[in-house]
Amino acid sequence: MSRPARKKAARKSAAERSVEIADAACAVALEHGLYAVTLRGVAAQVDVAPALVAHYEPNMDALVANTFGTIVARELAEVGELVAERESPRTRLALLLETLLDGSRDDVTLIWVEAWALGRRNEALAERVRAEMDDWRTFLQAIIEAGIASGEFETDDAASVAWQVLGMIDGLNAHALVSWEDSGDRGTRIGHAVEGMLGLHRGVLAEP
Amino acid sequence: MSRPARKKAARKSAAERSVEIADAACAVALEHGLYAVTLRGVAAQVDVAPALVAHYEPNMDALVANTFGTIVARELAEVGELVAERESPRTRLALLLETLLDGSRDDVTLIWVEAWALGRRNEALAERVRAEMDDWRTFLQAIIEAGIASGEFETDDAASVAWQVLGMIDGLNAHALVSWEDSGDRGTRIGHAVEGMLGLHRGVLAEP
DNA sequence: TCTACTATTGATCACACGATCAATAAGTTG
DNA sequence: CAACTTATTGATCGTGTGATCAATAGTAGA
Repeated sequence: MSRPARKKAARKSAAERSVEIADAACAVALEHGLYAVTLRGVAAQVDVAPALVAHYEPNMDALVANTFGTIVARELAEVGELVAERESPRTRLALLLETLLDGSRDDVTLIWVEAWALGRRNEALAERVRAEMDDWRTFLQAIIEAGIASGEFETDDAASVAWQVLGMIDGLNAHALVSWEDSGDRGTRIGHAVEGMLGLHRGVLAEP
Repeated sequence: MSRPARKKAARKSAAERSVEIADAACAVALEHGLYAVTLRGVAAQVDVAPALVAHYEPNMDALVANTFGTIVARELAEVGELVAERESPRTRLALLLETLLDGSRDDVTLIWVEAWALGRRNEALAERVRAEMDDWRTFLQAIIEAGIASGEFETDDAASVAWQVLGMIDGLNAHALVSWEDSGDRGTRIGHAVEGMLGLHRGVLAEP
């Protein structure tokens, strides 16, 4: 599978190699987690000398932080695009919960969990984590406020509700990361929880 | 603060030293996280040679797993004792949410988050994590089932609700671990979420 | 074609990790 | 007091980490 003996790396432009390394870091992170994003790990992914990775990155903390940010921002963009197709805030929220809790993004969940832990040693990462969490909160808050404006939702603090819904999602996904056995039915009852926070009648969120 | 030069360690019985090392591992974990539970880290805490820690533990994976288990089981015992004072399942549940979300146990939250991440490399830890999560679920499930029996709660799957409530709690706490700014109001609206899952009227959970 | 530039590398350093082992010294027992 | 047991240690090994630097080789421009 792997090539234990690497002969030579094709010479590429700095810009090209730079994005190649960033992409490789993302690939390594999604495959083996943020902890595997090391000088040697990324270098092996690109099939290049470890020193080259160090040459293109100021330090590994920065690469890890940027890798986290890239992966998470991409996820937000994807989910945002997906959800935008729905008409009402209610159906958008329902689709958001469904797609984030169906287990199809467990690799990104691992990234989140590791980032929370790693953020205590990597200040650049911690800052990035806070920024991305805020982007997610803003995104969800907009949906909720639209629902308030249309009279579908009822709450006096959309920001706080958005914050808590995201916490619930991440917590459920993190749990599923470890004990995969009960992971099948996550997302079924969270609808009721969100309905409770938004003053909706029971089961409304699941209706088409 | 620290003693850079250690002269000699008082000779103690094997049993005594063994618990001393286990306690030190817990102290290190609560102070600096599970990642700081290393041969040298624990040895420094006990003020003893690193080799002695290795002498008393089969390997570090086991010590980390046991340290996690000890801390989390102790937390469950404490919370269980606290909550048992309340009369009804509803007030027990309300107190449970309050005490787990008031930020007084952030050190344990860090342990949980790190355990989820570390569990992918440490199989003994992963097993312990699943066991402790199951203990928590069983504990909360008993409260919910008592509420169903008394007619206060309404749900057709207490185990699943217990699972999801714990997920919500852990997720909110994990978020607070990173962006402490908004951590003040966590726990205020989660009541509404739980009310939604248990068929309660809005605000009932917060009533005395 | 010759030269200047620069992408790439091998070698190496300092550090922290887990782990092992022979040697030592503090108790304990006879 | 001697012999034995064992808690404790220093030294050491192998591995993995981030980081630096002089040397090399491929490329583009004069």
